[in-house]
Amino acid sequence: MAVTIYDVAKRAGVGIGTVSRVINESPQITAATKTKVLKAIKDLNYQPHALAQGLARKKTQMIAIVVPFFTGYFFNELLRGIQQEIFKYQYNLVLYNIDEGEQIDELLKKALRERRVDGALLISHQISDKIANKIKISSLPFVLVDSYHPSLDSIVVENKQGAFEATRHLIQLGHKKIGMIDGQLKSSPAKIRLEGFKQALLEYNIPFKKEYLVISDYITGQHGFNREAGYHAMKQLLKLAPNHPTAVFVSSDIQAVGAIKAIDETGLKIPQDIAIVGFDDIEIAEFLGLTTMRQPMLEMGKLAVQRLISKISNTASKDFKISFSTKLVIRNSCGALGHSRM
Amino acid sequence: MAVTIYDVAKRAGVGIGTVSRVINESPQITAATKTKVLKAIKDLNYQPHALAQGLARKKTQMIAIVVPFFTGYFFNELLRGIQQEIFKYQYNLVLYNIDEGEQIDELLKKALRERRVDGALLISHQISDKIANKIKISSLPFVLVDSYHPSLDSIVVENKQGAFEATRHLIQLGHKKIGMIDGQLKSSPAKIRLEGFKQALLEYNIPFKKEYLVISDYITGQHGFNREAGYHAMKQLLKLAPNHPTAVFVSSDIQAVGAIKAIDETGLKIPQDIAIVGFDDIEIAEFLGLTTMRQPMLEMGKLAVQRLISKISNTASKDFKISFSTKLVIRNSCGALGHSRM
DNA sequence: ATCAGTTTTGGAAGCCCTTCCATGAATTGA
DNA sequence: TCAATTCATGGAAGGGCTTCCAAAACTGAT
Repeated sequence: MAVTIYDVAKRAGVGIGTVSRVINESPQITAATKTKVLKAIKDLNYQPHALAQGLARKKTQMIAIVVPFFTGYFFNELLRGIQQEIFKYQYNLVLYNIDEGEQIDELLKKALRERRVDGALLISHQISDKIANKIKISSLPFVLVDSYHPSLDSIVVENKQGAFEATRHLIQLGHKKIGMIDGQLKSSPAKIRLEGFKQALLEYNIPFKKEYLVISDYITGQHGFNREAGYHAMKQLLKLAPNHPTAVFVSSDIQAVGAIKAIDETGLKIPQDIAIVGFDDIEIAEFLGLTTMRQPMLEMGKLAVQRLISKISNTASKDFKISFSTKLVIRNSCGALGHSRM
Repeated sequence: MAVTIYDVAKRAGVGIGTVSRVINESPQITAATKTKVLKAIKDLNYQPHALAQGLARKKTQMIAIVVPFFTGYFFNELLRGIQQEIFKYQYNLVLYNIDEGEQIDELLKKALRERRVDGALLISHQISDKIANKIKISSLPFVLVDSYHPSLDSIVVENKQGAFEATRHLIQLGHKKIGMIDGQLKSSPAKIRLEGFKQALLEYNIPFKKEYLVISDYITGQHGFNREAGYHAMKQLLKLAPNHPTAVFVSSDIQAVGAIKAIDETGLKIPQDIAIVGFDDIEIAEFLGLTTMRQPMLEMGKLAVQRLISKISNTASKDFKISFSTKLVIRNSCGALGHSRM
């Protein structure tokens, strides 16, 4: 049987309350008793039982991160930020993988009403009003990351503005036939980036052509944000030849990777024949010379943790909507640098 | 205050023991009472408190996954397998990020002696005898994935054989000047792949040249398994020109991505001037036409979870050493297919 | 030495479950 | 019909902690 607080108390010749106070660094403890207790703890190699502590304190020191898919490169970077920050606060991270918005319901029940975690970060999830309401009612600390709902804390990237700028960049390079490859619209960023795309066209008086928009969904599970989906989406655009777009805004770099391959295969040149702008600035974007919109993912992760923890400890300010802006990283794929090396 | 088992008992007009039995699907319960209790549970929207259950049952339904770094593409795929499997068993996954082997010590203390989790998966960690011993003593269920220790359960990939075959492939293509770019040797796969590399040279009577081995460590935190590190390592090899290797075995695809870039920049051609074989078969390997050793990561993840859970429930067989074999995926970068398209 | 005030300490109660044991009801057989 | 079983049920005990309250141990001034 493991050693408990009673064993420590007995060994140190004090009461359990005193031991507890030492553990929790209560100020009202004599230096002498503190030393005694500390020694006993070390002698017995005692470690408090997290569950028992959690039960008594009504705090688990755990937070949930709920992600729609794992393959995302976006998610990787975000996770790194979250992990770095969470470590500082001595919290533990529980990972949940949820694809459909409705499953959040189930999660609320399981992980949260079970009180397994003190709060949760919801990543890249489109939140319906119904779900938002349930979250509110649950009165559990929540922070949305990379998605938005008016009644919940959210940290987002300016997807609309980013998509707008990416598209505008292509327009300013002289393109008139501009396509877009997007992810499934149930993914919130996919939906919003489409809006930005459309707005740029509108503002520059370029008619939106339905056949120039391809929602990529070749395989399921990642909302179309993957390489194959991008590849097949681009194939579809290329079928429109000779009337295919001369420029394409792709809603994620990983899709762009597939799209580039598709273009490559038909013998067309990037950017001469087709210019590409992606979104995310994932690691290989630089390698590929892919022009893209960079998202400050690491920072978002850190901020999300800070906010969540301040909510958990009730020191949170009332409202919280943070919007990170994106930054256009110009490389070769858009043609702005001339036609070098692609 | 949340609703407890007492509230349910009162409402259903039964004792708490009965409610508990219903929750845990004990057989000895009348259909009638079961219905009553179930109704009360639904009426009150009752959800058992995970911590209280855990305390009473001495089981947390949580398992830890301990990874040395997050950026790894390898890890992504593995995580997917783990997640899929864990979901079936109704476990929750707690994520720990640990870089140095010695930190495992601390982890053992924190997460495990705190009994926050029922067991742990240790990913890609070099385990010293000392640590292995501590793990044994802790008597907590552990499974090593992608690393090996004689006294612990391990699931590995045949790194040595894989590296051997990758190198042999290059030898059989006629190369004599063969280099290797490896990760930090404190990473277990890095160390073992080096052995396989050396053995292949030995077997084919090619002397091992120290300057042809570069341990990549440009930035820390991922044991050299990243793009920049690969880039710089290759730069170093290229400095040996005109006596640079004509073929390089790179210990991970992501490093190979960097290496390819470095080669590209000097105007050399792959595979004509330098042939490359990687390791992992990450998503973009296909895109890049990178010849590589494929690892069955998803399967490893699933198997690891199965094994861990059977250990937790004491149904585990005595010993467990599984070795997955790798598979050479031939693409353009090695030159075996001729000199197309690179 | 005494008293009031202050600080430190011990331990019961409470957090919410599971499980075991005892109880009483139902069932069986003669 | 009654004793002997069997079986569902209630609830105390136990799991290991925190916290509150009361008691004990101080403090220093008289």
